[in-house]
Amino acid sequence: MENIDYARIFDEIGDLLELQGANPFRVRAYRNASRTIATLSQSIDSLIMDEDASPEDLPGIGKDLAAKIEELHQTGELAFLAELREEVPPSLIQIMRIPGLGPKRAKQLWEALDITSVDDLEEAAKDGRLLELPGFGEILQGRVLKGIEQFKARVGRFKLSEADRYARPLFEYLKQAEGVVDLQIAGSYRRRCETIGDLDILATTDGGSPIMDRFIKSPLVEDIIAKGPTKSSVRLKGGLQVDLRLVPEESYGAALYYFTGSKAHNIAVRGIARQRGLKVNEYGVFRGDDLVAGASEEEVFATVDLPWIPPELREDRGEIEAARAGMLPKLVTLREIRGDLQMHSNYSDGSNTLEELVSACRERGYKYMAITDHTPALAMNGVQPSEFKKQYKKIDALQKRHSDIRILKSAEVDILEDGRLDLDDETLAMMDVVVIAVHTRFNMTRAQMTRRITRAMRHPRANILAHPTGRLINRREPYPVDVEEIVEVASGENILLELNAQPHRLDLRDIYVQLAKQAGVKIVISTDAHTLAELDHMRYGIDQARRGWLEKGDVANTRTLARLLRLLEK
DNA sequence: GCCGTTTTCGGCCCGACTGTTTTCAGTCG
Repeated sequence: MENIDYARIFDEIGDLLELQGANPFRVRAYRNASRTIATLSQSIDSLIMDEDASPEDLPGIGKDLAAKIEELHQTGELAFLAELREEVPPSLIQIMRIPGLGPKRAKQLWEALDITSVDDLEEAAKDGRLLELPGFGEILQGRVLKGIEQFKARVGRFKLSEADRYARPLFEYLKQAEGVVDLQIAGSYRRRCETIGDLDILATTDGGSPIMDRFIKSPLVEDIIAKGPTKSSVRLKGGLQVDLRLVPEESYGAALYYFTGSKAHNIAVRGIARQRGLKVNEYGVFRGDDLVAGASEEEVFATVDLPWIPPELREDRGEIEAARAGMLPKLVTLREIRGDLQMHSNYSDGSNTLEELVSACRERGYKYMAITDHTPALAMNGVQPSEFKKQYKKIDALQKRHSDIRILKSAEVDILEDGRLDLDDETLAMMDVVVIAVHTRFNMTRAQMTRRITRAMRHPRANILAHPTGRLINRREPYPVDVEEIVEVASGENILLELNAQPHRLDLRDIYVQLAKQAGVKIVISTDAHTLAELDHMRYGIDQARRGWLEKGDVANTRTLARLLRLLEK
């Protein structure tokens, strides 16, 4: 079983218990465990096999949950979950996801009207039967119908790059409101998560500002969900929900901190505060009724003796302990990037000529770049060996004209089904750097896929493994592969792992980036650009790298050309 | 169900907004 399978099961148990009206803290225990497992870089299975370790060592997992993990590991099933499913229809979980409905109302709908599916619910709402229930009125019934519509459209979470398309213009529009003092987007957007559920915008004003009105009247707004004096919520055209909150200046730092999250991080810090007799909320840090901090985030952290922690790290994945020990990483920045090691020209499926790519990279101040066109196995757009020879001659000619940037000869060599590379050794030998990647035949077992990739990594010419898990955010799950073993082989064979900066890939994901770092494996952040504009995706790669705790030294393409080439030597 | 530099029991983060209600439960983040 994969970690995500354990996590889903614990999540489902949490949902079902909540529907039963169980102790909310018990519900939370399951959800915490789910999250811990889902964001663990080591696999639960290997933890169980390891004699010196046990799931019980994980935070939030005690005897009971460890036993359930063991049972799942042994049998692939869990008796407790089966019982719960008998007691509560699991399909109620979907109903609980409809905005406006939670566990209590879902249970009420089931018990009073025998509603167990979203389809049942839609029928009942259309017939006006929800009105029979205490606590339900016309408005709520309408909201449920609308929620069902959205549920069926399945917008899901927005990729960070998609959220940017709305966030930036909205931010500029709000900034122009009269009397605005501070304005900032908090939440997962500020933490630079790969996907965003909604946008949380915070503002302080000098009183009487019309910003709230301006907000709900924005031309981007489709629906107004709620409007109050300090908080309003809207849904934008395109589906993204945005909350705007007005906070007093003396609370701005506390509010920014609070709404940046993550929830897990906040809860952990609040726990520390509680031990010191402090209460932390979005208005500040309080001792009794006395405000002791709140104007800035630094102040808030200082009350619990912590330095300011970069938002990208605030996931309760060790950043609090690191901060306490003075061991926070000095996170890599975009300016430290010296080159881009994956891009496609019009030799394969890119839109641009070599000349255009070279001049675009020079404009960005890069000192090196690698042209990495596809190889023949990609029938649609692969480049034949004879064509690579021609391309490399052309690169030689271009190189003579540009002494300020090194154009590295390369290719994104396909890893064939059996783990061989899709080019002969003679062609590979002409390259300065060899990027390898899986593009087809995802339908393998975990063991097969791992063997396939690690075999390719052991090829003496291989340098960089591109998009190691093959996932496409919101579109395609990663293929099953043992990332721990990939990292181990990368370490042994001196292979660099790519963090693909395409906003829909961001592969490796943050926890695996961190795993690679811990193993001493260097990461390459590459845009995999197919157009000139996509060269600017580098910043999304940097975001993800920072979420994976990477420092300048962990990222291969922050090095000078000479040092990079030395790093690639076998 | 987890957890413990006051604890192995009794806590567990906390407030805004909504809708349907005459004082608040449910939802949400």
